[in-house]
Amino acid sequence: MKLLCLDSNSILNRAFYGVKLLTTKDGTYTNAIFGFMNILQKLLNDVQPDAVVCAFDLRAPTFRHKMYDDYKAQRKGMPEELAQQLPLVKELLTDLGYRIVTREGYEADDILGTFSAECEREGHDCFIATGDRDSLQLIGPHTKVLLASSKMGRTETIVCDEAYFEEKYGTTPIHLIDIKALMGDSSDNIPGVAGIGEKTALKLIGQYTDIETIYENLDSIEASPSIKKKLEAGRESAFMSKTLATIDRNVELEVTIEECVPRERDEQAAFELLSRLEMNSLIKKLGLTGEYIPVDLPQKQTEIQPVHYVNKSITELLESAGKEAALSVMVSWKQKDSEEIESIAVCAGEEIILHKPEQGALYEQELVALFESENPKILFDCKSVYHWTLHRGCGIKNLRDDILLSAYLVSVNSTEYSIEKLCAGYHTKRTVENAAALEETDVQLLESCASLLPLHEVLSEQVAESGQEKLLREIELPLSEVLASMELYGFEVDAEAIAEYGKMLEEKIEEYQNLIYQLAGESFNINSPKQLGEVLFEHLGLPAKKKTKTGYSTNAEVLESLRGKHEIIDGILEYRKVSKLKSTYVDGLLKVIGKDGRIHSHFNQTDTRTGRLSSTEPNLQNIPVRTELGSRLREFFRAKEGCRLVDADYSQIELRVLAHISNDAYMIDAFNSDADIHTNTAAQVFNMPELFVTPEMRRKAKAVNFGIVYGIGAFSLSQDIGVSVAEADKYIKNYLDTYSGVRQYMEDTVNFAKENGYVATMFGRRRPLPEITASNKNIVNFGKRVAMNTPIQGTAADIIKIAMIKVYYRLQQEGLSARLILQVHDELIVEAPEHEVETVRKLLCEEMQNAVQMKVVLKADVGDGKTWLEAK
DNA sequence: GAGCTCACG
DNA sequence: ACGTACGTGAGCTCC
Repeated sequence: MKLLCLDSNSILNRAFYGVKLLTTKDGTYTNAIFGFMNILQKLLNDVQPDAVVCAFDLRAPTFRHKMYDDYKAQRKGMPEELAQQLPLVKELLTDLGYRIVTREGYEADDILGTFSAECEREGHDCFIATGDRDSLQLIGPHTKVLLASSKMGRTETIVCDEAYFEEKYGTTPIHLIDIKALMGDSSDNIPGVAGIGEKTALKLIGQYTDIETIYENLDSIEASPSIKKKLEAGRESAFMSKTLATIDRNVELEVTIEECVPRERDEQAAFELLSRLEMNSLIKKLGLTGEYIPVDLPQKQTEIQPVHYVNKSITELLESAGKEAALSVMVSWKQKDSEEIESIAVCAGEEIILHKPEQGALYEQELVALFESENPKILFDCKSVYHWTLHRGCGIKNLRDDILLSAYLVSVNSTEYSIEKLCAGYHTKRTVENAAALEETDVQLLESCASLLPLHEVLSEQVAESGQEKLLREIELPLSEVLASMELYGFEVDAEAIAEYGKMLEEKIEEYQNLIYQLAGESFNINSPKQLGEVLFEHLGLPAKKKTKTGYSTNAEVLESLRGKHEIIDGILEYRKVSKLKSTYVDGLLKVIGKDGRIHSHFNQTDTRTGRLSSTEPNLQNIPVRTELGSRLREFFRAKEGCRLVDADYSQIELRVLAHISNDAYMIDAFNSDADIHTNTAAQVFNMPELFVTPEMRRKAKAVNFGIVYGIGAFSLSQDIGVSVAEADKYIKNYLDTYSGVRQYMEDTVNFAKENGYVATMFGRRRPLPEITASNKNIVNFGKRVAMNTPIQGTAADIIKIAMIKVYYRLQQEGLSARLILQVHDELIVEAPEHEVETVRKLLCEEMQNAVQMKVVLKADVGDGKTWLEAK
């Protein structure tokens, strides 16, 4: 008999992190279910089992686990998106006839261990499927472990049997627990013996088989005195680690192997569930048939009262509602980005109205009066409304909440914020009565509008609870108006000059293309990494350095290392540079120039995980600057007739933020005495007076500073600056020894993230970090780097947002016609009439430097010019 | 639509 | 032993 045992939690976890977040229309997450079923299908196919055990963890404070409460606490935090899918997977498995096995207080691997022990006794074949190497200890004559690994993006399973284990670890599977007892396992929080790594652990266990033997004969074993010393010091930890690592194989189970032979599946139930989960491909794959159930099943009725659609004008509604009543307003636009209103819904109290400008009846005056009324207002995407109001010289009075912005602050890890999904997630959908005669799209607009109020109630509470109320009211809401204004004004460009520059690039492209074809002895599509790889590494026989999932890597780093090996390499690098400039920038920018000769980029306020803005259509935040040829593009971004551009950028804002939040006395002092931070760092890292720091040393120190902000590792730093890993490691150690406050901060913030599941910026902006408790070490490491980086990057983002708001209002108050037109993370650009330039330079600098008070001074460098290139 | 590459802070 | 720095957006190829 063949038994397939699933470590369901482990596989589900792997599936969750391996498949991007998917949801159904109503917002149910399905990615882990999807991934899980794919893996299950493959396993069933490969193993062809007679019986299947789907084991799940089921924790409860029983004796065994009370001992390890601290150790378990860290693994509890399963992200909500995954937790929701757990019961659905169980339901699906049951419908498909499989047996779910759990036992209170035990984890899935204990159940698997018990079944495998039974198989060993009875002589059945046992296949254990898991993503966790821990289970390798269960391997035996009749037990194999199928290790699911995600290599190259696909899920592959490695079959691990005794021979495999022997080869890999040099001992028998049961002694995996002894190896772990010594080396520990950070992903499982098993401490092991301090100072003993894998090499030593394998050697010792290979020789003495288990830790009992080692400790009984500690004096006589073959090992250096330092290792013996470490072993002695870690005796207690070793035995505790062994207990922690040992899977229980004697769990009392109420299920026999025979009972795990799949029952006949419940076709209709499985069909219904899968169609509800919108997994039609899986229905097909499983060959399920059933009857479609009507979509509108009786919905769970909440206490939210419906609103009534009434036929009133806006003026009438405002009057009957009174000045105190909260209004929710929802606008739909004729086209995306146009500021022509298609229809508008306004809800006050129990009443809701709908207006369409084209059906008459709506006067602009009436709308202006609506937005400027005293009533508190709740909107969704107020930036788009600001486009309309700013264009007409008015604003939005008493803007209480923007559901889009609130949703972003509360769940910054989402990728999309639609009213439908938010309502589904919070059960805040509000229906509209008397609207049956209206068109479907109008009803939807009304329902969205009606739902803004209950959404506001839920979200404002969450915003407040998470300490982000001030962030919302004082930064994000006012910033929306600033961004709308920036988008409205746009940035003038010289279209003809860009086109001419494009022609020049075109010539170069052709030149390089011919050269490349000639050197290659064939023509091919240079833009295709696949074809390029074949030419370079197969036809020309150059050494391939790296591989990607799909073939040879041909990126700039690889090509750079091949320079000198073949003339074609220089040609390709040049070709790539020039064609990037042509297609992305010249062609890309020409496509989006408005009728007014200006480029109106979109500044997205809810796109990034850190609180930064993003810029699209076009992206004005990545216009070239690092190369001479590329930076010439900035000549074509210019001030309009009679104006100049004033450009100011923060000097080292992220490092200054780091100095502040880490409270590192040394770094604070360096900034406050106006030191050159990279030279200062170089002096520390290389341990010599600043006077002797060479430009090369400063360059390396600069890379260290950057690396620190990103949550550095020695390997990456060594790659970046071209030194050995040991050398890079030494730089980092020196750095952290000098800036000891920074080391403390890095530890503190990671611990904070582990305990709380999120990190926050100085202004309270939060980023949840489910990664920090993942079982995959790479994911955990990623989480740690994010924990270190996000407070820094995010605080810097908060600061420049504050500066933008201050600059915007100062320009207004002082009656200047200069306008803020662009932000590039640490840089602001204002277009100012010539006679205002001096005033604006001063104002910009002042507001940026005084945006917030910190333990270090903020510094902004300012310049002006006719073009962007000149101003910077 | 995913994957690769490369532009920016 | 394994993979390897944070945050973005856009164009191109190829399935």
